[in-house]
Amino acid sequence: MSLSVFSDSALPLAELERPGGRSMLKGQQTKQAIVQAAVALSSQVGLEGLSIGSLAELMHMSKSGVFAHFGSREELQISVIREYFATFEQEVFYPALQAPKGLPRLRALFDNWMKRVAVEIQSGCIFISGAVEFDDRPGPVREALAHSVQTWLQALYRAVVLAKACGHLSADADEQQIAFEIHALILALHYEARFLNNPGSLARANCGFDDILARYGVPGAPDFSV
Amino acid sequence: MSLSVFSDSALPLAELERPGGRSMLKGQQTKQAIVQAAVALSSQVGLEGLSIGSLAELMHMSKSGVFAHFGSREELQISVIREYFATFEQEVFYPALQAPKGLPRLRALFDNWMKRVAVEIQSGCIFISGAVEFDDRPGPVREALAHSVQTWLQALYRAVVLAKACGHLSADADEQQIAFEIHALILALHYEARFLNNPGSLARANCGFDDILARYGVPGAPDFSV
DNA sequence: TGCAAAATAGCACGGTCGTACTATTTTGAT
DNA sequence: ATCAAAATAGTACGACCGTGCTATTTTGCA
Repeated sequence: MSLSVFSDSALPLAELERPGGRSMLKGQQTKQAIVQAAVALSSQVGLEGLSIGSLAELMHMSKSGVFAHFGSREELQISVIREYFATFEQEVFYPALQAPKGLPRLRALFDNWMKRVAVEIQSGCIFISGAVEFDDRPGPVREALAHSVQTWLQALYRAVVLAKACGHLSADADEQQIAFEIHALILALHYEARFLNNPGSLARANCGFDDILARYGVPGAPDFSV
Repeated sequence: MSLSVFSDSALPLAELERPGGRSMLKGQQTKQAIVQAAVALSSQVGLEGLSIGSLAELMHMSKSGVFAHFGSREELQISVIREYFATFEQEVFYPALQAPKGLPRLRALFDNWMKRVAVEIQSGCIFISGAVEFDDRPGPVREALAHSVQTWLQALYRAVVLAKACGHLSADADEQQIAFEIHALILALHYEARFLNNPGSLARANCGFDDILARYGVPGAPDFSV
């Protein structure tokens, strides 16, 4: 866990339950609840479709009660992005660090990612919908989103580099190309499964990943084919 | 040109300039102009971001003047999808039919697609943004969009099947898998180039395609490596 | 138990949206 | 040139949006 690419968390766990006493004001708790509801809501309707009115209704609060926690819709959207990133971190990245360096960790990273996307086929993915919504809309929201995505893709890239450095991938493997193709598989899975309802997309993404390892993996490497 | 997968066109050319006389009423001409402007506009802001007011302003018309041509916003969106599909057809699909069957045609299909996406990195792609906007919003717009996309992906799939039937791809090649991976490359290119501004994405998509052909292509096939 | 401060609610404003209805202009065949 | 029809403009309505302002309630420490 020495390579801590992930820096920012929407809510440091230490603050949520201070050891031995409650430090979090009630306002912070409900803010946290609002953000979580906002994540769920904007997973379906997108960050642009997220409105304070509908969020307030979902929370059984008044519009201004919700609004006061953020001061602006943009700040709400940024909070959503941070929260989404944090759970992504918890579900996908950190668990994979327990796998041995190299190819096993890379595979764990991909498997965890796939597990998450399999859920997001129903709920939607903010990193994908947000990219489409903000791809030519400059501003702090776009920046927060791009920063989160870049951080994650960097982590993926570093896992590939590490696998090659461990000798689990052939010496002529292009790490950027491999990371690009893994990302591509996830995007196609999301597109074809969520929008087109194509069954078998999940299997094809898995198959594509195995094929990448078969192409670039060296025969003696651990976890060559699970 | 016997395999005519593409059926519907937003505007039959025969109607635009009837041989020997003008048959198109002026209303139809401006409607066509409105739709083209709407395509350009919604490429940037998405089908959901497309509003009749902004479109009217762009056309130097009144809101109701624009509205009257479609009767509803949904009908406008569907017209946009049809028009977008028609130009896609003209730019990507039909020109590729002039290449010889099999691997050359498949490569032409991909190259034309890439050429288009290279432009869409600036302007945006309705098939991608629309998929995100309507992936859990049932209705006629979603249906029109999904139908267009499916038609195009079917055409791509058939090109792969044809290439294999011609003996240009190895007998154990999975056509669905190949089509899936090609689609994946395009999606990743669009994501990383348009949203993340990653240079080199275009080269990586091309590289990925060449790699697919290198994996599944048989050595003696024509156009094995351009 | 009080009391300041924090949290939430209520209300209003200006803006944009889609769309219905009516009036006006423009078209194109006779 | 005439005249019905087509095309476009004008106006208005209700709904929802973000957000500023001012009450009101709730919290949590003294």
